[in-house]
Amino acid sequence: MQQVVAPAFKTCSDCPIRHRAVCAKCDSQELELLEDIKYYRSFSAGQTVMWAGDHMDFVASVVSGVATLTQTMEDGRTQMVGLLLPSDFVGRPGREEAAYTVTATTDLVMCCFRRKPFEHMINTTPHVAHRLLEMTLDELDAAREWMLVLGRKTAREKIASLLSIIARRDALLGTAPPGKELSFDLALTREAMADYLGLTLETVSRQMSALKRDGVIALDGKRKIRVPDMDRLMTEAGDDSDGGYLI
Amino acid sequence: MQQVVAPAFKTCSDCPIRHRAVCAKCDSQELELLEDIKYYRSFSAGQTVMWAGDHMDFVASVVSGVATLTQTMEDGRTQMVGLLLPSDFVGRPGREEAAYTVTATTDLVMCCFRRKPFEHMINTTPHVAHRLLEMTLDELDAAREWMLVLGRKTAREKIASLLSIIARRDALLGTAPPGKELSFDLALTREAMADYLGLTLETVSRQMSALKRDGVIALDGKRKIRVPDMDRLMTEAGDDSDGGYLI
DNA sequence: TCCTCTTTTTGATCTGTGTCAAGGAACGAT
DNA sequence: ATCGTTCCTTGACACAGATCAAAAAGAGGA
Repeated sequence: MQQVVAPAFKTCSDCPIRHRAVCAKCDSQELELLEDIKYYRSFSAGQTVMWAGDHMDFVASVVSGVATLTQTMEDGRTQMVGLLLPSDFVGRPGREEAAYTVTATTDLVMCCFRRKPFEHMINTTPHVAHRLLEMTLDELDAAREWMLVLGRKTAREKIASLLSIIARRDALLGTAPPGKELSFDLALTREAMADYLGLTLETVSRQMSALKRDGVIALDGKRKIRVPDMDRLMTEAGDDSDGGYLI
Repeated sequence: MQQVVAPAFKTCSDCPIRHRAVCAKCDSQELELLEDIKYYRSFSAGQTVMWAGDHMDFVASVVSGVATLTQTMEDGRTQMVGLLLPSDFVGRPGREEAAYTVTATTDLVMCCFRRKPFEHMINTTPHVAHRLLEMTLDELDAAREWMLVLGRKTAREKIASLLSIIARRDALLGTAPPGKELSFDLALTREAMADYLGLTLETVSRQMSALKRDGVIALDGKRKIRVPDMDRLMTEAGDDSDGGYLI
Protein backbone atom coordinates (compact mmCIF):
# COMPACT_ATOMS: atom_id res chain seq x y z
CA MET A 1 0.00 0.00 0.00
CA GLN A 2 1.44 3.36 -0.90
CA GLN A 3 0.62 6.93 -1.75
CA VAL A 4 -0.55 7.89 -5.18
CA VAL A 5 2.62 7.82 -7.21
CA ALA A 6 4.12 10.29 -9.63
CA PRO A 7 3.45 9.61 -13.31
CA ALA A 8 5.65 6.78 -14.49
CA PHE A 9 5.03 7.54 -18.14
CA LYS A 10 6.18 10.36 -20.32
CA THR A 11 3.57 13.05 -20.47
CA CYS A 12 3.43 15.48 -23.32
CA SER A 13 3.50 19.03 -22.08
CA ASP A 14 1.01 20.72 -24.34
CA CYS A 15 -1.41 17.96 -25.25
CA PRO A 16 -3.21 15.36 -23.20
CA ILE A 17 -1.96 12.37 -25.18
CA ARG A 18 0.33 10.36 -23.03
CA HIS A 19 2.50 8.63 -25.52
CA ARG A 20 4.55 10.93 -27.65
CA ALA A 21 4.63 8.48 -30.48
CA VAL A 22 0.99 9.06 -31.27
CA CYS A 23 0.94 12.71 -30.36
CA ALA A 24 1.37 15.13 -33.19
CA LYS A 25 2.45 17.99 -31.00
CA CYS A 26 5.44 16.53 -29.27
CA ASP A 27 8.14 15.50 -31.61
CA SER A 28 9.09 17.42 -34.70
CA GLN A 29 9.86 14.37 -36.77
CA GLU A 30 6.61 12.65 -35.89
CA LEU A 31 4.80 15.96 -36.19
CA GLU A 32 5.52 16.02 -39.88
CA LEU A 33 4.36 12.47 -40.26
CA LEU A 34 1.16 12.85 -38.30
CA GLU A 35 0.07 16.42 -38.85
CA ASP A 36 -1.54 15.79 -42.20
CA ILE A 37 -3.31 12.58 -41.30
CA LYS A 38 -4.97 13.65 -38.09
CA TYR A 39 -8.24 15.40 -37.41
CA TYR A 40 -10.47 15.96 -34.42
CA ARG A 41 -13.96 14.67 -33.74
CA SER A 42 -16.34 15.64 -30.95
CA PHE A 43 -19.16 13.65 -29.44
CA SER A 44 -21.74 14.56 -26.85
CA ALA A 45 -22.48 12.56 -23.73
CA GLY A 46 -24.37 9.37 -24.45
CA GLN A 47 -23.55 9.33 -28.13
CA THR A 48 -22.28 6.12 -29.69
CA VAL A 49 -18.94 6.70 -31.39
CA MET A 50 -19.17 3.41 -33.28
CA TRP A 51 -20.92 0.07 -33.15
CA ALA A 52 -19.17 -3.29 -33.02
CA GLY A 53 -18.83 -4.39 -36.64
CA ASP A 54 -18.75 -0.88 -38.08
CA HIS A 55 -16.17 -0.13 -40.68
CA MET A 56 -13.46 1.93 -39.06
CA ASP A 57 -11.04 3.87 -41.21
CA PHE A 58 -9.18 5.51 -38.36
CA VAL A 59 -7.49 4.90 -35.06
CA ALA A 60 -7.78 7.53 -32.36
CA SER A 61 -6.63 8.91 -29.06
CA VAL A 62 -8.90 10.40 -26.40
CA VAL A 63 -8.18 14.11 -25.91
CA SER A 64 -10.84 14.86 -23.30
CA GLY A 65 -13.85 13.11 -21.84
CA VAL A 66 -14.58 9.47 -21.10
CA ALA A 67 -15.66 6.68 -23.40
CA THR A 68 -16.38 3.00 -22.89
CA LEU A 69 -15.67 -0.13 -24.92
CA THR A 70 -18.49 -2.65 -24.53
CA GLN A 71 -19.42 -6.10 -25.74
CA THR A 72 -23.03 -7.25 -25.87
CA MET A 73 -24.49 -10.76 -26.04
CA GLU A 74 -27.49 -11.63 -28.20
CA ASP A 75 -29.85 -11.44 -25.22
CA GLY A 76 -28.62 -8.00 -24.22
CA ARG A 77 -26.20 -8.82 -21.42
CA THR A 78 -23.47 -6.20 -21.62
CA GLN A 79 -19.91 -6.19 -20.37
CA MET A 80 -17.58 -3.23 -20.52
CA VAL A 81 -14.14 -4.38 -21.67
CA GLY A 82 -12.33 -1.07 -21.79
CA LEU A 83 -12.57 2.33 -20.17
CA LEU A 84 -11.10 5.11 -22.29
CA LEU A 85 -9.80 8.09 -20.36
CA PRO A 86 -7.85 11.03 -21.77
CA SER A 87 -4.62 9.80 -23.41
CA ASP A 88 -6.02 6.33 -24.14
CA PHE A 89 -5.79 4.85 -27.57
CA VAL A 90 -8.51 3.02 -29.51
CA GLY A 91 -8.41 0.97 -32.68
CA ARG A 92 -5.73 -1.33 -33.94
CA PRO A 93 -3.62 -1.51 -37.04
CA GLY A 94 -4.75 -4.23 -39.40
CA ARG A 95 -8.36 -4.31 -38.30
CA GLU A 96 -10.99 -2.77 -40.54
CA GLU A 97 -13.98 -3.56 -38.35
CA ALA A 98 -14.53 -2.31 -34.84
CA ALA A 99 -14.59 -5.25 -32.43
CA TYR A 100 -16.40 -3.34 -29.69
CA THR A 101 -19.01 -0.67 -29.33
CA VAL A 102 -17.54 2.67 -28.28
CA THR A 103 -19.79 5.04 -26.36
CA ALA A 104 -19.09 8.52 -25.04
CA THR A 105 -20.20 8.75 -21.41
CA THR A 106 -19.34 12.45 -21.22
CA ASP A 107 -18.72 15.02 -23.89
CA LEU A 108 -15.78 13.62 -25.76
CA VAL A 109 -13.04 14.85 -28.07
CA MET A 110 -10.96 12.36 -29.98
CA CYS A 111 -7.88 12.91 -32.09
CA CYS A 112 -8.23 10.60 -35.09
CA PHE A 113 -5.56 9.34 -37.44
CA ARG A 114 -6.55 7.90 -40.79
CA ARG A 115 -5.74 4.22 -40.58
CA LYS A 116 -3.88 3.58 -43.84
CA PRO A 117 -1.25 6.30 -43.40
CA PHE A 118 -1.05 5.48 -39.70
CA GLU A 119 -0.28 1.85 -40.53
CA HIS A 120 2.28 2.96 -43.05
CA MET A 121 3.88 5.08 -40.38
CA ILE A 122 4.14 2.34 -37.78
CA ASN A 123 5.67 0.09 -40.42
CA THR A 124 8.33 2.63 -41.26
CA THR A 125 8.92 4.31 -37.91
CA PRO A 126 10.21 1.76 -35.39
CA HIS A 127 9.93 4.29 -32.61
CA VAL A 128 6.20 4.61 -33.09
CA ALA A 129 5.64 0.86 -33.34
CA HIS A 130 7.57 0.43 -30.13
CA ARG A 131 5.40 2.96 -28.30
CA LEU A 132 2.29 1.31 -29.55
CA LEU A 133 3.55 -2.03 -28.27
CA GLU A 134 4.23 -0.52 -24.87
CA MET A 135 0.72 0.93 -24.71
CA THR A 136 -0.85 -2.35 -25.76
CA LEU A 137 1.11 -4.26 -23.12
CA ASP A 138 -0.09 -1.78 -20.49
CA GLU A 139 -3.66 -2.31 -21.63
CA LEU A 140 -3.19 -6.05 -21.43
CA ASP A 141 -1.99 -5.73 -17.84
CA ALA A 142 -4.98 -3.56 -17.02
CA ALA A 143 -7.29 -6.15 -18.58
CA ARG A 144 -5.71 -8.90 -16.48
CA GLU A 145 -6.06 -6.91 -13.27
CA TRP A 146 -9.68 -6.39 -14.26
CA MET A 147 -10.12 -10.15 -14.72
CA LEU A 148 -9.17 -10.66 -11.08
CA VAL A 149 -11.74 -8.05 -10.11
CA LEU A 150 -14.47 -9.70 -12.20
CA GLY A 151 -13.69 -13.26 -11.22
CA ARG A 152 -12.82 -13.13 -7.55
CA LYS A 153 -13.88 -9.94 -5.82
CA THR A 154 -17.09 -9.24 -3.89
CA ALA A 155 -19.46 -6.50 -4.98
CA ARG A 156 -18.08 -4.14 -2.34
CA GLU A 157 -14.50 -4.83 -3.38
CA LYS A 158 -15.42 -4.38 -7.03
CA ILE A 159 -16.85 -0.91 -6.41
CA ALA A 160 -13.83 0.07 -4.31
CA SER A 161 -11.52 -1.23 -7.06
CA LEU A 162 -13.24 0.81 -9.74
CA LEU A 163 -13.23 3.97 -7.64
CA SER A 164 -9.56 3.58 -6.80
CA ILE A 165 -8.67 3.01 -10.46
CA ILE A 166 -10.40 6.22 -11.50
CA ALA A 167 -9.09 8.13 -8.49
CA ARG A 168 -5.50 7.11 -9.16
CA ARG A 169 -5.80 7.79 -12.85
CA ASP A 170 -7.25 11.25 -12.23
CA ALA A 171 -4.48 11.93 -9.73
CA LEU A 172 -1.86 10.94 -12.30
CA LEU A 173 -3.33 13.15 -14.98
CA GLY A 174 -3.51 16.06 -12.57
CA THR A 175 -7.27 16.39 -12.93
CA ALA A 176 -7.62 15.97 -9.21
CA PRO A 177 -5.65 18.03 -6.69
CA PRO A 178 -2.88 16.09 -4.96
CA GLY A 179 -2.76 15.19 -1.28
CA LYS A 180 -4.19 12.53 0.95
CA GLU A 181 -7.78 13.64 0.36
CA LEU A 182 -8.85 13.08 -3.22
CA SER A 183 -11.84 14.45 -5.02
CA PHE A 184 -12.89 13.54 -8.51
CA ASP A 185 -15.73 13.33 -10.94
CA LEU A 186 -17.15 9.88 -11.55
CA ALA A 187 -18.09 10.18 -15.20
CA LEU A 188 -20.12 6.97 -15.24
CA THR A 189 -23.76 6.17 -14.58
CA ARG A 190 -24.61 3.41 -12.11
CA GLU A 191 -25.47 1.27 -15.09
CA ALA A 192 -22.08 1.85 -16.71
CA MET A 193 -20.40 0.98 -13.41
CA ALA A 194 -22.47 -2.21 -13.29
CA ASP A 195 -21.43 -3.10 -16.84
CA TYR A 196 -17.82 -2.51 -15.88
CA LEU A 197 -17.98 -4.76 -12.84
CA GLY A 198 -20.34 -7.50 -13.94
CA LEU A 199 -23.02 -6.44 -11.46
CA THR A 200 -26.55 -5.03 -11.65
CA LEU A 201 -27.12 -1.33 -11.19
CA GLU A 202 -29.12 -2.01 -8.01
CA THR A 203 -26.17 -3.78 -6.42
CA VAL A 204 -23.88 -0.92 -7.45
CA SER A 205 -26.22 1.58 -5.85
CA ARG A 206 -26.48 -0.44 -2.63
CA GLN A 207 -22.71 -0.82 -2.32
CA MET A 208 -22.12 2.87 -3.04
CA SER A 209 -24.54 3.68 -0.24
CA ALA A 210 -22.75 1.23 2.06
CA LEU A 211 -19.32 2.72 1.33
CA LYS A 212 -20.76 6.19 1.97
CA ARG A 213 -22.39 5.04 5.24
CA ASP A 214 -19.06 3.55 6.36
CA GLY A 215 -17.18 6.76 5.59
CA VAL A 216 -14.97 5.27 2.88
CA ILE A 217 -16.27 7.80 0.37
CA ALA A 218 -18.42 10.92 0.43
CA LEU A 219 -20.75 12.01 -2.34
CA ASP A 220 -21.22 15.63 -3.44
CA GLY A 221 -24.29 15.22 -5.59
CA LYS A 222 -24.52 12.00 -7.56
CA ARG A 223 -21.25 11.88 -9.41
CA LYS A 224 -18.73 13.90 -7.44
CA ILE A 225 -16.74 11.61 -5.16
CA ARG A 226 -14.53 12.55 -2.24
CA VAL A 227 -12.09 10.01 -0.84
CA PRO A 228 -10.89 11.06 2.62
CA ASP A 229 -8.36 8.25 2.83
CA MET A 230 -7.01 6.67 -0.32
CA ASP A 231 -5.27 3.86 1.59
CA ARG A 232 -8.57 2.92 3.18
CA LEU A 233 -10.22 2.72 -0.23
CA MET A 234 -7.46 0.50 -1.54
CA THR A 235 -7.79 -1.79 1.47
CA GLU A 236 -11.51 -2.04 0.75
CA ALA A 237 -10.58 -2.98 -2.81
CA GLY A 238 -8.65 -5.94 -1.44
CA ASP A 239 -5.70 -4.58 -3.33
CA ASP A 240 -2.27 -5.29 -1.94
CA SER A 241 -0.46 -4.03 -5.01
CA ASP A 242 0.31 -0.40 -5.72
CA GLY A 243 -1.92 -0.63 -8.75
CA GLY A 244 0.95 0.11 -11.04
CA TYR A 245 -0.56 -1.87 -13.88
CA LEU A 246 -3.92 -0.22 -13.80
CA ILE A 247 -3.85 2.67 -16.14
CA MET B 1 -22.27 -19.81 -35.74
CA GLN B 2 -19.90 -21.53 -38.11
CA GLN B 3 -17.65 -24.50 -38.54
CA VAL B 4 -14.20 -24.55 -37.06
CA VAL B 5 -12.25 -22.30 -39.35
CA ALA B 6 -8.92 -22.75 -41.05
CA PRO B 7 -5.94 -21.15 -39.32
CA ALA B 8 -5.96 -17.41 -39.93
CA PHE B 9 -2.38 -17.01 -38.77
CA LYS B 10 0.84 -18.02 -40.39
CA THR B 11 1.97 -21.33 -39.04
CA CYS B 12 5.56 -22.38 -39.17
CA SER B 13 5.94 -25.73 -40.83
CA ASP B 14 8.60 -27.38 -38.72
CA CYS B 15 8.12 -25.86 -35.30
CA PRO B 16 5.14 -25.28 -33.08
CA ILE B 17 5.69 -21.57 -32.67
CA ARG B 18 2.99 -19.70 -34.48
CA HIS B 19 4.59 -16.38 -35.15
CA ARG B 20 7.60 -16.59 -37.37
CA ALA B 21 9.12 -13.50 -35.81
CA VAL B 22 9.86 -15.34 -32.60
CA CYS B 23 10.62 -18.66 -34.20
CA ALA B 24 14.24 -19.41 -34.89
CA LYS B 25 13.54 -22.09 -37.44
CA CYS B 26 11.47 -20.20 -39.95
CA ASP B 27 13.26 -17.29 -41.43
CA SER B 28 16.94 -17.29 -42.26
CA GLN B 29 17.51 -13.67 -41.32
CA GLU B 30 15.81 -14.02 -37.96
CA LEU B 31 17.42 -17.39 -37.51
CA GLU B 32 20.81 -15.78 -37.32
CA LEU B 33 19.57 -13.22 -34.87
CA LEU B 34 17.80 -15.64 -32.58
CA GLU B 35 19.79 -18.84 -32.81
CA ASP B 36 22.46 -17.78 -30.35
CA ILE B 37 20.16 -16.25 -27.76
CA LYS B 38 17.67 -19.05 -27.40
CA TYR B 39 17.66 -22.17 -25.25
CA TYR B 40 15.08 -24.71 -24.17
CA ARG B 41 13.73 -25.44 -20.71
CA SER B 42 11.53 -28.29 -19.60
CA PHE B 43 9.16 -28.45 -16.66
CA SER B 44 7.10 -31.31 -15.30
CA ALA B 45 3.37 -31.14 -14.62
CA GLY B 46 2.51 -29.09 -11.55
CA GLN B 47 5.86 -27.33 -11.41
CA THR B 48 5.93 -23.57 -11.00
CA VAL B 49 7.87 -21.95 -13.82
CA MET B 50 8.13 -18.66 -11.94
CA TRP B 51 6.46 -16.72 -9.16
CA ALA B 52 4.99 -13.26 -9.51
CA GLY B 53 7.76 -10.85 -8.56
CA ASP B 54 10.60 -13.16 -9.58
CA HIS B 55 13.40 -11.70 -11.58
CA MET B 56 13.00 -12.80 -15.16
CA ASP B 57 15.89 -12.53 -17.55
CA PHE B 58 14.16 -14.12 -20.51
CA VAL B 59 11.00 -14.11 -22.58
CA ALA B 60 9.71 -17.40 -23.94
CA SER B 61 7.41 -19.25 -26.25
CA VAL B 62 5.56 -22.45 -25.38
CA VAL B 63 6.76 -25.34 -27.53
CA SER B 64 4.61 -28.09 -26.03
CA GLY B 65 2.36 -28.53 -23.02
CA VAL B 66 0.09 -26.14 -21.17
CA ALA B 67 0.88 -23.46 -18.62
CA THR B 68 -1.22 -20.95 -16.73
CA LEU B 69 -0.73 -17.34 -15.71
CA THR B 70 -2.34 -16.65 -12.33
CA GLN B 71 -2.79 -13.78 -9.93
CA THR B 72 -3.40 -14.37 -6.23
CA MET B 73 -4.84 -12.07 -3.58
CA GLU B 74 -3.46 -11.87 -0.04
CA ASP B 75 -6.19 -14.15 1.29
CA GLY B 76 -5.52 -16.81 -1.32
CA ARG B 77 -8.25 -16.11 -3.85
CA THR B 78 -6.77 -17.02 -7.23
CA GLN B 79 -7.69 -15.94 -10.74
CA MET B 80 -6.15 -17.28 -13.89
CA VAL B 81 -5.41 -14.41 -16.28
CA GLY B 82 -3.77 -16.27 -19.11
CA LEU B 83 -3.75 -19.74 -20.54
CA LEU B 84 -0.55 -20.60 -22.40
CA LEU B 85 -0.92 -23.19 -25.12
CA PRO B 86 1.73 -24.22 -27.65
CA SER B 87 2.84 -21.18 -29.70
CA ASP B 88 1.91 -18.69 -26.98
CA PHE B 89 4.36 -16.09 -25.82
CA VAL B 90 5.15 -15.06 -22.26
CA GLY B 91 7.11 -12.16 -20.84
CA ARG B 92 7.40 -8.63 -22.09
CA PRO B 93 10.22 -6.42 -23.19
CA GLY B 94 11.09 -3.82 -20.60
CA ARG B 95 9.88 -5.74 -17.59
CA GLU B 96 12.42 -7.32 -15.27
CA GLU B 97 9.95 -8.78 -12.80
CA ALA B 98 7.30 -11.35 -13.60
CA ALA B 99 3.85 -9.87 -13.01
CA TYR B 100 2.12 -13.24 -12.75
CA THR B 101 2.83 -16.70 -11.47
CA VAL B 102 3.41 -19.18 -14.29
CA THR B 103 2.59 -22.83 -13.60
CA ALA B 104 2.97 -25.87 -15.83
CA THR B 105 -0.25 -27.90 -15.78
CA THR B 106 1.23 -30.61 -17.98
CA ASP B 107 4.80 -31.44 -18.88
CA LEU B 108 6.03 -28.33 -20.56
CA VAL B 109 8.78 -27.28 -22.94
CA MET B 110 9.52 -23.62 -23.43
CA CYS B 111 11.81 -21.95 -25.89
CA CYS B 112 13.46 -19.09 -24.03
CA PHE B 113 15.17 -16.02 -25.43
CA ARG B 114 17.51 -14.05 -23.22
CA ARG B 115 15.78 -10.74 -22.59
CA LYS B 116 18.52 -8.21 -23.26
CA PRO B 117 19.43 -9.42 -26.76
CA PHE B 118 15.76 -10.04 -27.48
CA GLU B 119 14.98 -6.42 -26.60
CA HIS B 120 17.85 -5.28 -28.73
CA MET B 121 16.46 -7.29 -31.60
CA ILE B 122 12.96 -5.90 -31.41
CA ASN B 123 14.42 -2.41 -31.33
CA THR B 124 16.44 -3.00 -34.46
CA THR B 125 14.20 -5.36 -36.40
CA PRO B 126 10.90 -3.63 -37.22
CA HIS B 127 9.49 -6.86 -38.57
CA VAL B 128 9.85 -8.61 -35.21
CA ALA B 129 8.42 -5.69 -33.26
CA HIS B 130 5.44 -5.68 -35.59
CA ARG B 131 4.79 -9.38 -35.01
CA LEU B 132 5.02 -8.91 -31.30
CA LEU B 133 2.49 -6.10 -31.48
CA GLU B 134 0.13 -8.31 -33.44
CA MET B 135 0.43 -11.10 -30.89
CA THR B 136 -0.14 -8.71 -28.02
CA LEU B 137 -3.24 -7.27 -29.67
CA ASP B 138 -4.58 -10.81 -30.13
CA GLU B 139 -3.97 -11.51 -26.47
CA LEU B 140 -5.76 -8.32 -25.55
CA ASP B 141 -8.77 -9.38 -27.59
CA ALA B 142 -8.73 -12.77 -25.90
CA ALA B 143 -8.58 -11.09 -22.49
CA ARG B 144 -11.58 -8.93 -23.39
CA GLU B 145 -13.60 -11.91 -24.58
CA TRP B 146 -12.69 -13.55 -21.28
CA MET B 147 -13.95 -10.49 -19.38
CA LEU B 148 -17.38 -11.02 -20.92
CA VAL B 149 -17.27 -14.64 -19.79
CA LEU B 150 -16.25 -13.71 -16.24
CA GLY B 151 -18.65 -10.82 -15.87
CA ARG B 152 -21.83 -11.92 -17.56
CA LYS B 153 -22.06 -15.64 -18.20
CA THR B 154 -23.66 -18.33 -16.04
CA ALA B 155 -21.61 -21.22 -14.67
CA ARG B 156 -22.87 -23.52 -17.43
CA GLU B 157 -22.04 -20.98 -20.13
CA LYS B 158 -18.62 -20.41 -18.60
CA ILE B 159 -17.75 -24.08 -18.77
CA ALA B 160 -19.03 -24.35 -22.33
CA SER B 161 -17.01 -21.25 -23.27
CA LEU B 162 -13.79 -22.67 -21.84
CA LEU B 163 -14.29 -26.02 -23.54
CA SER B 164 -15.02 -24.40 -26.88
CA ILE B 165 -11.93 -22.17 -26.61
CA ILE B 166 -9.68 -25.19 -26.01
CA ALA B 167 -11.47 -27.29 -28.62
CA ARG B 168 -11.14 -24.62 -31.28
CA ARG B 169 -7.55 -23.94 -30.40
CA ASP B 170 -6.67 -27.63 -30.57
CA ALA B 171 -8.47 -27.89 -33.89
CA LEU B 172 -6.47 -24.96 -35.27
CA LEU B 173 -3.18 -26.43 -34.15
CA GLY B 174 -4.08 -29.78 -35.64
CA THR B 175 -3.80 -31.56 -32.31
CA ALA B 176 -7.35 -32.75 -32.70
CA PRO B 177 -8.60 -34.49 -35.86
CA PRO B 178 -10.84 -32.31 -38.02
CA GLY B 179 -14.53 -32.89 -38.63
CA LYS B 180 -17.76 -32.18 -36.88
CA GLU B 181 -16.95 -34.48 -33.97
CA LEU B 182 -14.04 -33.15 -31.94
CA SER B 183 -12.00 -34.93 -29.34
CA PHE B 184 -9.30 -33.36 -27.22
CA ASP B 185 -7.37 -33.54 -24.03
CA LEU B 186 -8.40 -31.13 -21.31
CA ALA B 187 -5.07 -30.44 -19.68
CA LEU B 188 -6.55 -28.69 -16.66
CA THR B 189 -7.69 -29.88 -13.24
CA ARG B 190 -11.18 -28.90 -12.03
CA GLU B 191 -9.47 -26.42 -9.75
CA ALA B 192 -7.59 -24.80 -12.64
CA MET B 193 -10.83 -24.58 -14.61
CA ALA B 194 -12.44 -22.94 -11.58
CA ASP B 195 -9.60 -20.43 -11.35
CA TYR B 196 -10.01 -19.68 -15.02
CA LEU B 197 -13.73 -19.06 -14.76
CA GLY B 198 -14.07 -17.43 -11.36
CA LEU B 199 -15.97 -20.41 -9.93
CA THR B 200 -15.39 -23.05 -7.26
CA LEU B 201 -14.19 -26.49 -8.26
CA GLU B 202 -17.44 -28.03 -7.00
CA THR B 203 -19.49 -25.87 -9.34
CA VAL B 204 -17.19 -26.80 -12.22
CA SER B 205 -17.65 -30.48 -11.45
CA ARG B 206 -21.44 -30.15 -11.21
CA GLN B 207 -21.71 -28.29 -14.51
CA MET B 208 -19.40 -30.75 -16.26
CA SER B 209 -21.69 -33.53 -15.07
CA ALA B 210 -24.72 -31.60 -16.29
CA LEU B 211 -23.21 -31.03 -19.75
CA LYS B 212 -22.35 -34.74 -19.91
CA ARG B 213 -25.86 -35.75 -18.79
CA ASP B 214 -27.34 -33.48 -21.48
CA GLY B 215 -25.13 -34.98 -24.19
CA VAL B 216 -23.25 -31.78 -24.98
CA ILE B 217 -19.95 -33.48 -24.17
CA ALA B 218 -18.77 -37.00 -23.41
CA LEU B 219 -15.93 -37.90 -21.08
CA ASP B 220 -13.39 -40.64 -21.77
CA GLY B 221 -11.79 -40.86 -18.37
CA LYS B 222 -11.46 -37.59 -16.46
CA ARG B 223 -9.65 -35.36 -18.87
CA LYS B 224 -10.40 -36.62 -22.36
CA ILE B 225 -13.35 -34.73 -23.85
CA ARG B 226 -15.43 -35.61 -26.87
CA VAL B 227 -17.67 -32.99 -28.45
CA PRO B 228 -20.25 -34.60 -30.76
CA ASP B 229 -21.55 -31.27 -32.00
CA MET B 230 -19.33 -28.22 -31.88
CA ASP B 231 -22.18 -25.87 -32.84
CA ARG B 232 -24.22 -27.15 -29.91
CA LEU B 233 -21.33 -26.45 -27.54
CA MET B 234 -20.98 -22.92 -28.87
CA THR B 235 -24.69 -22.33 -28.43
CA GLU B 236 -24.36 -23.50 -24.83
CA ALA B 237 -21.53 -20.99 -24.46
CA GLY B 238 -23.95 -18.24 -25.44
CA ASP B 239 -21.48 -17.34 -28.12
CA ASP B 240 -22.82 -15.79 -31.28
CA SER B 241 -19.42 -14.89 -32.64
CA ASP B 242 -17.13 -17.27 -34.52
CA GLY B 243 -14.65 -16.91 -31.71
CA GLY B 244 -12.11 -15.38 -34.02
CA TYR B 245 -10.53 -13.36 -31.27
CA LEU B 246 -10.04 -16.22 -28.88
CA ILE B 247 -6.63 -17.65 -29.46
C1' DT C 1 -2.68 -56.75 -5.22
C1' DC C 2 -3.29 -53.55 -1.57
C1' DC C 3 -2.46 -49.07 0.26
C1' DT C 4 -2.09 -44.14 0.11
C1' DC C 5 -2.71 -39.80 -1.82
C1' DT C 6 -4.89 -36.77 -4.94
C1' DT C 7 -8.68 -35.50 -7.66
C1' DT C 8 -13.45 -35.66 -8.58
C1' DT C 9 -18.24 -36.25 -7.61
C1' DT C 10 -22.35 -35.63 -5.06
C1' DG C 11 -25.33 -34.01 -1.20
C1' DA C 12 -27.20 -30.53 2.18
C1' DT C 13 -27.42 -26.05 3.44
C1' DC C 14 -26.30 -21.09 3.39
C1' DT C 15 -25.66 -16.51 1.43
C1' DG C 16 -24.57 -12.75 -1.83
C1' DT C 17 -26.32 -10.92 -5.56
C1' DG C 18 -30.08 -10.81 -8.98
C1' DT C 19 -34.90 -9.80 -9.91
C1' DC C 20 -39.05 -7.39 -9.49
C1' DA C 21 -41.26 -3.37 -7.83
C1' DA C 22 -42.07 1.18 -6.06
C1' DG C 23 -40.77 5.63 -4.88
C1' DG C 24 -37.46 9.73 -4.81
C1' DA C 25 -34.22 13.16 -6.72
C1' DA C 26 -32.22 15.80 -10.34
C1' DC C 27 -32.70 18.26 -14.53
C1' DG C 28 -34.42 20.23 -18.72
C1' DA C 29 -38.53 21.73 -21.41
C1' DT C 30 -42.87 23.89 -21.70
C1' DA D 1 -43.83 26.53 -11.35
C1' DT D 2 -45.17 22.11 -13.26
C1' DC D 3 -44.55 18.41 -16.03
C1' DG D 4 -41.92 14.64 -18.03
C1' DT D 5 -37.83 12.11 -18.34
C1' DT D 6 -33.91 9.98 -16.74
C1' DC D 7 -31.17 8.39 -13.13
C1' DC D 8 -30.80 6.72 -8.52
C1' DT D 9 -32.23 4.51 -4.13
C1' DT D 10 -34.46 1.22 -1.27
C1' DG D 11 -37.27 -2.91 -0.09
C1' DA D 12 -38.87 -7.83 -0.40
C1' DC D 13 -37.97 -12.07 -2.14
C1' DA D 14 -35.79 -15.72 -5.17
C1' DC D 15 -32.12 -18.30 -6.77
C1' DA D 16 -27.40 -19.43 -8.59
C1' DG D 17 -23.45 -20.55 -6.86
C1' DA D 18 -20.56 -20.89 -2.47
C1' DT D 19 -19.54 -23.51 1.51
C1' DC D 20 -19.14 -27.49 4.34
C1' DA D 21 -18.92 -32.39 4.39
C1' DA D 22 -18.24 -37.03 2.95
C1' DA D 23 -17.82 -40.61 -0.22
C1' DA D 24 -16.13 -42.40 -4.75
C1' DA D 25 -12.77 -42.85 -8.34
C1' DG D 26 -8.28 -42.85 -10.12
C1' DA D 27 -3.23 -42.95 -10.05
C1' DG D 28 1.02 -44.43 -8.60
C1' DG D 29 4.22 -47.21 -5.31
C1' DA D 30 5.50 -50.84 -2.40
